Amino acid sequence: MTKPADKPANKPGYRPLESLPTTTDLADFKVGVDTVIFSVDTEQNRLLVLLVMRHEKPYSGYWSLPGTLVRVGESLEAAADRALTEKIRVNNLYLEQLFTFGGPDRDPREAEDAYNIRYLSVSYFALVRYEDTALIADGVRGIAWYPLSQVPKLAFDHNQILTYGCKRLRSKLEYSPVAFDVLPETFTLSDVYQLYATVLGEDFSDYSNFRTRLLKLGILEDTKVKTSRGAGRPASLYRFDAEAFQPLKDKPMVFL
Amino acid sequence: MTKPADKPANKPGYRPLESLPTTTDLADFKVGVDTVIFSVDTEQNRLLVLLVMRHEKPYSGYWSLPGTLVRVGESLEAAADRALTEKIRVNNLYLEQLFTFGGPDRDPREAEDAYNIRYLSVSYFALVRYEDTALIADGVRGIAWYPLSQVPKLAFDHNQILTYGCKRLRSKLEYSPVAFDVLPETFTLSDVYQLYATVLGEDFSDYSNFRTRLLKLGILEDTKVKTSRGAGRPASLYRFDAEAFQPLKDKPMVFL
DNA sequence: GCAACTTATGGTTAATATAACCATAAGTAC
DNA sequence: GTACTTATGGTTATATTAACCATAAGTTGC
Repeated sequence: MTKPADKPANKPGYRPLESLPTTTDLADFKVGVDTVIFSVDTEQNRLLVLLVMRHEKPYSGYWSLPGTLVRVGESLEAAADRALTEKIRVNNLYLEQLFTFGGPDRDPREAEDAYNIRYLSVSYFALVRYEDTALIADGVRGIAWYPLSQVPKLAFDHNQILTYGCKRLRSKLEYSPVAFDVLPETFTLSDVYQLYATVLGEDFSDYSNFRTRLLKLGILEDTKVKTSRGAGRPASLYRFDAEAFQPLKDKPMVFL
Repeated sequence: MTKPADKPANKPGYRPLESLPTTTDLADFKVGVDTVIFSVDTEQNRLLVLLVMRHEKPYSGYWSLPGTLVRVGESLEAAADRALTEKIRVNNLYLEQLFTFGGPDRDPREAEDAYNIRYLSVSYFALVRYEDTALIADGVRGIAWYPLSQVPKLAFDHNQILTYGCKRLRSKLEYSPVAFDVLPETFTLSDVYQLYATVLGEDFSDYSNFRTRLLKLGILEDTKVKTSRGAGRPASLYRFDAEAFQPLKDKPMVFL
């Protein structure tokens, strides 16, 4: 796997074991950040993931999670943010660390590299408002919102990372009010229910019971504005009341 | 901070910006794993963390979380396991990833290093049975179980990592049966209650109600053996029934 | 305009779970 | 034996949950 010919030989990293000084059998890493960005299209009622098309090796021609390699002096969060803002313009953003994948052989570049540099990926989990978000088309690379059900085979181990992201989305939805980070500024109670139903499965709760539980929490403000989307009785538009939520911050809340 | 004199100069990493090729402004990393290992002493009813004394720079003379740097060809989990089994001999082990700390300036070695190598730490969360565990005394380094309340100022950002570990311990205890990974093979219902009370706070639940809830789950097997520790009526010893728990695995369980 | 349909809203009710107790059993300490 | 200590097994009022149902207020088709 190693081809030490055309590159300087006095680098740290892998060498034949007999010549290994004790300190240099430590692995050398490049660190990448990859972000699972979720959003929801309330019009069409679809859960979306942001993917970017790769045009460079390895995995050229594959879709992948937006990511980048960490630069000198840059924090992990800053790198995640940079990779994100290169691709979308976003107002509201929820971002938290997901998982770190760092095993050997997770990146084909490791095998091709003469010095056995390893690639570790710190993955992040992000939620954005579909309506507040604009994709940055740079003409070169494809960027697209994919419905979660239609995501293809991705580059690297990104399908695995996405699976972790989905798990996290579910538990976050059950135990915290992140729903209001993905939903538009004002929304109907049905919108909230539809989001929960699509993520948690159809049979998670009766709509009527969900409504009463949600309203009893006292964290939604009724704007009194009525909306009428297609058929049916017009619904009230609600707004998330962050101040009313403050005292509930540490208490366990379950929407199931 | 950089002292490039006595080391080879053709390494990747930081160089003056003007001479930076675009690809080499990527940061170079060493990756460490640090593990927060919890245990509980049911005799004295104390929650314990395993700490090791450092005898090398940096932070020589400070207590720290057991950890090591990842070697060539080694997975993160394998490194965590190696660091652990060097210090304790353990039968039962619960291990999961905690958080990744990777910002610049988190390790003093970064500033002293001529090539600006950064140190990233993937932290792990572990639970072991105090009774099944033997500390490996190698004569050189100190290893000790510290009661959580008496943990001193640790090396690096390990106090911060420990804080993350405590949070994780609390949520794990509330939502999963990890308690039975720290408790001895057989235990009384009081033992379980004491563990929950010390981790979650005194006022988390009435003992009697806790008992009934716990028994109703049907995941504990009564060994019928009675124990008598000091005064009071002898208590039944119970055993965790892993098979009975299987069907409940994905269901939310709350002990609050 | 009117019947049929669709979605929103605001209930009811039985079953279940929770919180705050209390009574008694079965050992040890003196 | 009496006092104390811990374990065990209740009871009861209250709150929560799940499964419905009735009506309101719009749109659609004719």
